[in-house]
Amino acid sequence: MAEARHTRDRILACGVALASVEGLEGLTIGRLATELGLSKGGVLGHFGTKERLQVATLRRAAELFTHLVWAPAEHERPGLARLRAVCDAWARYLVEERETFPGGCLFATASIEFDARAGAVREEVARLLRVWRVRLAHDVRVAIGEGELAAGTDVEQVVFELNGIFLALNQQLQLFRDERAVERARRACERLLS
Amino acid sequence: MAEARHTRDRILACGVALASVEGLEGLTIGRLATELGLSKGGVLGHFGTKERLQVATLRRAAELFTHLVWAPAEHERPGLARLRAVCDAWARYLVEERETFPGGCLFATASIEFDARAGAVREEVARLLRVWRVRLAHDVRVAIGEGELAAGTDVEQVVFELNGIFLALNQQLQLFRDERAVERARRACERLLS
DNA sequence: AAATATAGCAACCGGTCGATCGCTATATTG
DNA sequence: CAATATAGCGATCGACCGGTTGCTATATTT
Repeated sequence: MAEARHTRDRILACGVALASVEGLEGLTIGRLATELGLSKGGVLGHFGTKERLQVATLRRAAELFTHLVWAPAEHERPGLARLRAVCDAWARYLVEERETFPGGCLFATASIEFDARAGAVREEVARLLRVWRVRLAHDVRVAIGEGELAAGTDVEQVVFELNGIFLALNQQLQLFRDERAVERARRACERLLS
Repeated sequence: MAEARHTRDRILACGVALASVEGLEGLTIGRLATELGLSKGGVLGHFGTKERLQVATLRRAAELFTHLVWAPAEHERPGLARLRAVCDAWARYLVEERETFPGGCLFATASIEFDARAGAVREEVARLLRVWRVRLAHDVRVAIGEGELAAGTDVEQVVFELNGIFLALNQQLQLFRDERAVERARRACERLLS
């Protein structure tokens, strides 16, 4: 018997890449099976239903995102230094992880795809984005406390604008293949975290 | 014989709303037919192929966007005044046109959905967004010329950041049903166009 | 009134979807 | 060694997909 855990990992790695391009609905079991040299039953057996496969794919993507964006900044001094490190890593993740996420940020894709539907996938997307926002908000708050950001700064406003910058960067990279946008995102962050 | 033009209009109105929720791929001919009390043949006959239906849907959405966002600002004085009017109308379009676009901005949806695919739909999305960017850039340029924006202002940078603000607003409205984001978007624009 | 053009219908095509089922082959446990 | 558990296969299901084809009924033109 092959190691089930290993197969599951292969499915999810392929699933993340596929969903990044085709969306989480376009992520079909048959295509996943073909791509991995498995049968459809062999793929679905690990998850039970497509919805559970979609949620598992999202969680795997979140692990990757955390590892690529949060982890490198985690050991920075909390506050502005860490925020800057996160923004750097965030941009690097969007521009360099073309192999893992060939269709761009999976959370941007999934958010748009499920924002008007009910169900477990939508809830998971919202949950993951909320977790990310809380982390950002925390460091913004620390930065204010340390006097690195102006005392009157609206925490949620900064998080909102940061999110916009990277949504725009993702679009500019994916739809227009415009690498200059990386510099624009960097400057926008600088202006925001001045 | 019913008026063909009128039927086509009904199909596109329904198509814009459906695609806003389900995406342009999730916009299926069968569902469109059911929703309108037509047969599948009766729907497809007006467009020939699904791809042409998708492009037609995008163009109709662009007409609506132009009418809702650009037209109200068109007669403002070019430059900063018009930019502010556009931003106001843009936010209003995202927050108020829930009937026309129940799943949020169709261009945000379509951009994400087709940014990693080849074909006519992708090209049309990119073209429409480019037209919109040119219009914005024009008024930014005028505003700089009039001294309403700082002389050293990077035109493309402003357009990039504006786009990010409204992508973020769309996400906040659709995924989190957070109406407070309208005020955040307004403040972000203000900060950008100070 | 006769001939022509067309909007729309109903039925159907091959293909793919998610999902289910019985089965085999292997690994683990007793 | 025998019994059990399970990873994965392959066939199959009903539903739906985009698209095609004859046809009807109506409106227009001659």
